[in-house]
Amino acid sequence: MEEEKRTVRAVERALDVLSCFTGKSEWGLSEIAAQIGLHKSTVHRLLATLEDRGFVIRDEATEKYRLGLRILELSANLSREDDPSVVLLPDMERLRDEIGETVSLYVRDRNERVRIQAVQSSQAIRRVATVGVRLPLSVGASSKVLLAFDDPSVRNAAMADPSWPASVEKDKFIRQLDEIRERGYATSFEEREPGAAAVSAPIIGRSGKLVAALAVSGPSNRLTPDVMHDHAAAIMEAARRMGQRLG
Amino acid sequence: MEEEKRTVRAVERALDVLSCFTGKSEWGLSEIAAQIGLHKSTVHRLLATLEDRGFVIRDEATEKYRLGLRILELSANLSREDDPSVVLLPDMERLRDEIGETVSLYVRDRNERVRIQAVQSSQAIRRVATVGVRLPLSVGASSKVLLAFDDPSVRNAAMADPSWPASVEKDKFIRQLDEIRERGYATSFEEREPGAAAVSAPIIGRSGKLVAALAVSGPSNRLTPDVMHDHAAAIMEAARRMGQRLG
DNA sequence: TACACAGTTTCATAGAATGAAACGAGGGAA
DNA sequence: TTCCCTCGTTTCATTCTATGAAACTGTGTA
Repeated sequence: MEEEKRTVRAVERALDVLSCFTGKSEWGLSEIAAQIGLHKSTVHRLLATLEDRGFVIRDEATEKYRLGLRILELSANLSREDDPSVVLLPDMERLRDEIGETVSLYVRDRNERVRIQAVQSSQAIRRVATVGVRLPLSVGASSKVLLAFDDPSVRNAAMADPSWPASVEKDKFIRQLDEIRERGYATSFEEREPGAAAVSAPIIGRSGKLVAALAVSGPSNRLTPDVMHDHAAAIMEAARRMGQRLG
Repeated sequence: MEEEKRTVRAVERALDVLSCFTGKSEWGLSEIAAQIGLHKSTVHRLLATLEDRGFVIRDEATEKYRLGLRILELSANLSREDDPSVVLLPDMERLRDEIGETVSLYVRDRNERVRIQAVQSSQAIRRVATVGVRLPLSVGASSKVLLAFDDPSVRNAAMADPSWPASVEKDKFIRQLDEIRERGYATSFEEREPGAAAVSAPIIGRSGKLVAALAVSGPSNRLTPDVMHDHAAAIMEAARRMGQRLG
């Protein structure tokens, strides 16, 4: 209980204001105040500061706030030359062309996963994958890969998180992860999203540590369980090669 | 002098810390403190807050700080469906294929310009253009377009900015902008960067207001003044069509 | 062993961030 | 028109919070 905070409250609040802009791109001042539970005048000052530094701007037409271009500038400096999302892009495109479905790359960020790269299927009916989205670690093929092939402490922390859904029974889930680690890949069928399915395999770097999860996803009527198992070998092999490519 | 500040100091400082990560992606704590002119312990607290919210992370190997994936998440929500950088991408690719050089899209952000979209030339020797970079409004073809075709108050503000270089004489520059407005396009030859040249034309929306500058750039031995003038008509026409496409 | 340097923690104090309240400015509705 | 209702802005007294000096830890190096 005595969790000594070494953080700055005003900054925390400002970052919470910024984080509002994930999911909804246009916010009014009072709307944000209600969302975070702060007083209007506080939010007003925070937004003024964020605007001054170019992190948010006001849409001239609607008078509402949206993200500023400083975010774009920062995101340009997010990845280095040796970043998986850059290095592995050609391999992902090759796999997409081979299988014909959308290919994504996920990494774990605390108790969530983030899609750091995606190449879209060119098929008419396809899964559209946005780079940058955050998804829970409790469901989905690549979630299970990210938990199965990392240190056990990682999955323990994830399952201890308050966001962990009670519907996912922990002991059963752990057994599932054990199977996946043996088999070398994970699948999901209409698990997180109705009508969608995915196969995922671990990308393990030269040091032997898990780096990311490679996932192939598509509509569940094309990616039936049988089809997914047919693709599994190719996906695992691609993931293995990608791991070797990393420093 | 009595400029009443309506901003929050702690937040300003935190955002300045974040802004350090444009240009250099790895920083140590003391390094940042020296850069911004703050005490170590202050920066320590700010970084702890930024890290807590996922805006920065510590590189496990180097123990230094780098940007966190929350920035990626925010940048995913930066653009809407009607965003020029999304809507105009196909047109930009078409122009790139027609001319064979890198095509960029710039917008003005206060007294700077930002490259919000780019499609690369496939030629071996080419200009590589990073999306998100900030450049001065005082030099370069698209700078001149952004100032020539916007409200005169914009160019006045830009020239009054302390960052405006003394080497660019103001009255001469204004005359140059007048010529560009008549001609309909601007060029630059080894102006900002040695060995590089560019042609730029304004993208004007249906409302008649300047939205962005379209630029074609490449090595100055390929994009000679003559070649650039030959391309000008096609670029202006492409920009005109792109303007019509916007809401 | 001593030194230098990066990061962490503590703590008294100043002053900065806060939020209640009042204010101004549209925008509908009647 | 007039009357709300809501949104954003500004003010200001109060207190709690951010601050920075200093001490401390740890790691690498001369």
